[in-house]
Amino acid sequence: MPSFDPRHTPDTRARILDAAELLFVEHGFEATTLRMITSRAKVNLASVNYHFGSKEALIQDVFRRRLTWLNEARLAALDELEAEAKGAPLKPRQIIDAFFGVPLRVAADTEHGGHTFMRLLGRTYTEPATFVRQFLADEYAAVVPRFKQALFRALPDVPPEEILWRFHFMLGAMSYAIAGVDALQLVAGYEMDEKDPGALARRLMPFLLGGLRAPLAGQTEQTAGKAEKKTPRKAA
Amino acid sequence: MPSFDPRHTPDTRARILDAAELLFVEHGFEATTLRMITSRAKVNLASVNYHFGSKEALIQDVFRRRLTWLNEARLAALDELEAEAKGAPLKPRQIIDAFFGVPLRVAADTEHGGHTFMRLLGRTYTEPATFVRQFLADEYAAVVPRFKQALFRALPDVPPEEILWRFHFMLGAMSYAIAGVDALQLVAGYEMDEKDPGALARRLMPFLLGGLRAPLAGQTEQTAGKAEKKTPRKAA
DNA sequence: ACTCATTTCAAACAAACGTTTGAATAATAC
DNA sequence: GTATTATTCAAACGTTTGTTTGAAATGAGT
Repeated sequence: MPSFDPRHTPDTRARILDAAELLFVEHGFEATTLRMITSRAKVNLASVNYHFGSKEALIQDVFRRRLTWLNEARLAALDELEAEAKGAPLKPRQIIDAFFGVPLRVAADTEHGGHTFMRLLGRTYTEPATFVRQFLADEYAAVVPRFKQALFRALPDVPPEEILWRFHFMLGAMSYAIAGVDALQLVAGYEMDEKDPGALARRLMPFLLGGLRAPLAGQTEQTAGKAEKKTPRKAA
Repeated sequence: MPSFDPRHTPDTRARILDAAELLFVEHGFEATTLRMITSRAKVNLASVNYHFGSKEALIQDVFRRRLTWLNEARLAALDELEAEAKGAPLKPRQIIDAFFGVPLRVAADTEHGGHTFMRLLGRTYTEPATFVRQFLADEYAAVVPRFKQALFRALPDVPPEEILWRFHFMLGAMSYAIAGVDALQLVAGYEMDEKDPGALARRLMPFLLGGLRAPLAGQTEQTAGKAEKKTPRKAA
């Protein structure tokens, strides 16, 4: 029986986690084999099953190691804001900063592997594997409702349903922002060298706030439905 | 030798493509086996290699079948807008509607499998498999530069680099919007039944435009050089 | 020193993967 | 009709996958 107290295991466990995290980003879960992981971590093949039990459990531990801390930091940031506000509703900008600012700062931390992990996390919202989705749902169950409530209070005139959708859109933008340069290259056509890690947050945050506070569809003008006359498909 | 003229093959080829598309959405590329595909399509296992040559080629054909038409529709919409404008710069919302409106309408088409494919496509921007990325890059090489240029002309005061990033963010938001309900459930905590397929576009479009036209970071911070200030913004 | 639990290691495991084969069948042309 | 080509099919191919095994090495306690 392996000891689950990290003090008892030297660095084999951490070496595996680090190597797995890196390879998952590069190749995805399924395409990353245990042999790739163990050879990169310079440990024996069997040690993965010895320390984690299975590949599936390893994947969950890779996430748990970072995600738990991340969500705690998010909640702490929100707690502090709400304490300062003394019962008054927060500003949207504060809420967004608490939720998205934390992972963005983690992503900017290229030293401790935070950047690597965030690219992995961004991809995972759309990961179809059920055990990953279930795990993510459990992990977010504690943090998302708090932010939902804060946003509802901050934007009392916007229908709650609409807020949830826009929160969803913001998650997508952040996901791409962090998954980042590789996918952007697909669009930009050339590699953007971003040396300043904080620049990403300064780019993304205004975008998120602009989207969140945009006028609703019925409010100003029609948004879709005019542009197609010659599209072969039926008009919506 | 297989015939590449679709008239010569009955429906085996199409059956495989349909089944593959559906299973790729559900389980991803790697987790979807040829045996799953062929058993769902009710064809023999060997027919995939017979008709497509390899699993990799099948994946590319699944994309090509839809993506070629999609990008042609995007370019056609842009062509029409530019013809109407007679040389004048387009409005941002026209450009956004041409690029994002087409896939949104395809996604709303649940009858012909468009919805299924769009969920697949959204995930694929962040797909790490190199042959998928290369294929996507080739497929977008014809359409993205046109839209880039149009946006540069429409927003002359915004640094081009910033436009590209925001375009990237918009892609992320759209990706999540379409991948949609499953991932949203993760956030909302409950299933949102969306009967009206056009509602998604009415939700997403204002968000995208709000993000695109948001004031730059120089407004509150001073670190990044403030390069623009003259365009009247509808901040809220 | 010995003991005992923990961890490493090389080797093998069954299962599943994409792919190939060669014969059987269907379709088309002459 | 026969000849020819295109497609289907069951079976097997060689690899690779995650996992298991049992013995060797390591470390701590007494």
